[in-house]
Amino acid sequence: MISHAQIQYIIHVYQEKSFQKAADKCFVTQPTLSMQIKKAEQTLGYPIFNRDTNPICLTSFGEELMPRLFDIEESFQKLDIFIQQKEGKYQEEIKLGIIPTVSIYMVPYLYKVWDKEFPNVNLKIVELPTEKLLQAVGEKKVDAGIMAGPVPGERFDDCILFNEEIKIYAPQYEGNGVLADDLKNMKPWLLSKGNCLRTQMINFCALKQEEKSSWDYEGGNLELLTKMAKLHGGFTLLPEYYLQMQPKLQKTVLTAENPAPARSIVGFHLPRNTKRVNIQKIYNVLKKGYPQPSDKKLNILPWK
Amino acid sequence: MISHAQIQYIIHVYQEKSFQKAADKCFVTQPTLSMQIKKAEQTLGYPIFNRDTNPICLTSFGEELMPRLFDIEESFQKLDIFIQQKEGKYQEEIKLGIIPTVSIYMVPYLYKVWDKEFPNVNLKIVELPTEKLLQAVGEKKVDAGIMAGPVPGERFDDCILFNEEIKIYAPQYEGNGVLADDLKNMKPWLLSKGNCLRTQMINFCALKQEEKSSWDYEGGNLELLTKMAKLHGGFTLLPEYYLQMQPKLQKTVLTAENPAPARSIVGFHLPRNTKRVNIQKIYNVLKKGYPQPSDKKLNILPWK
DNA sequence: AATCATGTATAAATTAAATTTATGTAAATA
DNA sequence: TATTTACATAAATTTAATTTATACATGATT
Repeated sequence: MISHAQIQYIIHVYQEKSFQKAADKCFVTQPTLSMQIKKAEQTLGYPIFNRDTNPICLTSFGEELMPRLFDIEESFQKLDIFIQQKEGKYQEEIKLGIIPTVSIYMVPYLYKVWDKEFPNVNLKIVELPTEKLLQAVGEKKVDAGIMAGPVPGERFDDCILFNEEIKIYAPQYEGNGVLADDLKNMKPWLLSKGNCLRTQMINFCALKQEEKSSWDYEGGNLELLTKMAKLHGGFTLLPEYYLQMQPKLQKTVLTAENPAPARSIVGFHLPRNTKRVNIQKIYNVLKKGYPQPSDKKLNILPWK
Repeated sequence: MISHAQIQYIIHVYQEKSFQKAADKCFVTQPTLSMQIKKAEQTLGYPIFNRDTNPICLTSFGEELMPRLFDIEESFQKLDIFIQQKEGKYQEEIKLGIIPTVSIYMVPYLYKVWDKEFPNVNLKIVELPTEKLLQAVGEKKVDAGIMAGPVPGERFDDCILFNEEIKIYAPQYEGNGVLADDLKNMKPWLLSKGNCLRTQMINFCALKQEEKSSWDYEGGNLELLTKMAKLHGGFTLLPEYYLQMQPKLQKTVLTAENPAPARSIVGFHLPRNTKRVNIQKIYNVLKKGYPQPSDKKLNILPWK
């Protein structure tokens, strides 16, 4: 039978998609992984990884194998937690992946309420764009993810946390208009690709204007976009709760109504995640923290 | 973390209640177990076994630990089965413990129908008296047990397979009587202690006679008892289905009616046993093999 | 009480396994 | 073609597991 060490090596290579990076995570050298995984493959009778691709990937046997290895690893982890609990020094650690345009306002909120709500849970937050976040949750690199819905596929348990409007920020705009058809004549500042809010911007703006040729400059974060709009005119789209934490910006916000453009923020995790009790509690805290008006008509934009 | 080998050593010591016997089962020497288990105890931080008792027993920490070790072991076994299935050489092996007074007639029946009903399952049968059988199932030495009900406690899943009458075998008795009050004057041949049918015999006979002093000779199996009754007079009690397979004996059988003394034969296993699908199938085959008249009044005698 | 049998622990020697350092090789990139 | 990147292989080293031999404790036997 293969050893527990070999199982951990395989899991790390699967997660890192690289022998070298996995070796670092395991605190061993790369040849150790090469040899031990080769040995495991011999013991099991089939190759686990396909080394011919770049990055490395699982063979079809490997695909079948992984859940069984995770199963073993999980039972070891449960033993470990049991021992830690005995010693009274167990603190559950939850790794949460959040898309950047949400984390920018959600992290401060979580920080504020965390100790009161979860005195015995350690939180680690990673900022990841949607595609990478989906992958990270699938590969158990993080325990749960928070992104703009809908969550694709069937492999995750998910849960809508709240909907938030996407507001139009146009600092140099002179009108007082609620519904802003003048948008057509203004320059839109877009997030760089990889951000789902960019897609939602494009989806929304496409309704208002066609001259995509003018979208020639892209910012990596909302901060930058607001600055550009402020200095050089034009407009950008900002999520409701990001605006809420920066009252200065609110004066120059236009809103599109009936329906207002919006996105739904969802939490998701692998169905058998052992930390799901606390994960669910986090969802509930967020639901409470971002309550819904519920009567407003929203146009929920897909992220893809 | 403790190693898989250490876990297997601990499980074997738990099951054998002896380092020496466990060492044999593990194909290593006794010092290997002493050292590896000591090491495991150091790693975990608490002693697992109490060596001061005879036989050895678990500490309270050990009691808490075992289910977690079984959990790990089970996940390894699932991987093993997966690999064997890949190779097409997986035959599930079910170890069945049966009490002697049932196995004497049930084993031939199982043998007869096995290949037709379970072409892909290997059956191993062990004959065990009730108390040892309960222990063996609890310690996973066998997958399922078949005994006379009721199954004590709450830790097992159980299922009544059938009820069977306990018939009175009195070869030298001259009457033709159905209800035999003459029993009082006859010598009862009892099974030796440890057999649950012995208890049931005593329970039943106690109603008919009090002179326990005369029960001075005990046989280890039904074969012997019938022989003694045949040669030296007196009577013994025989289970219905044992009689059924020995037609010669049936002529000299008396029956007590309304209610007829009987015992219920039950199957039981640990709730999470991974082979429970096939175990359930075995139960069903036995239910079919020993169908119930269902209209007869029975006096189900407890085994204890 | 001395002896023996049974059962686990310990020590030293041996064997086996995992790991590292150093080097090789193949594919992709410049 | 040279260079980089990434995994494989070989030999040496370190670490871990196992065995043999023996000690120690306990309960039974004479």
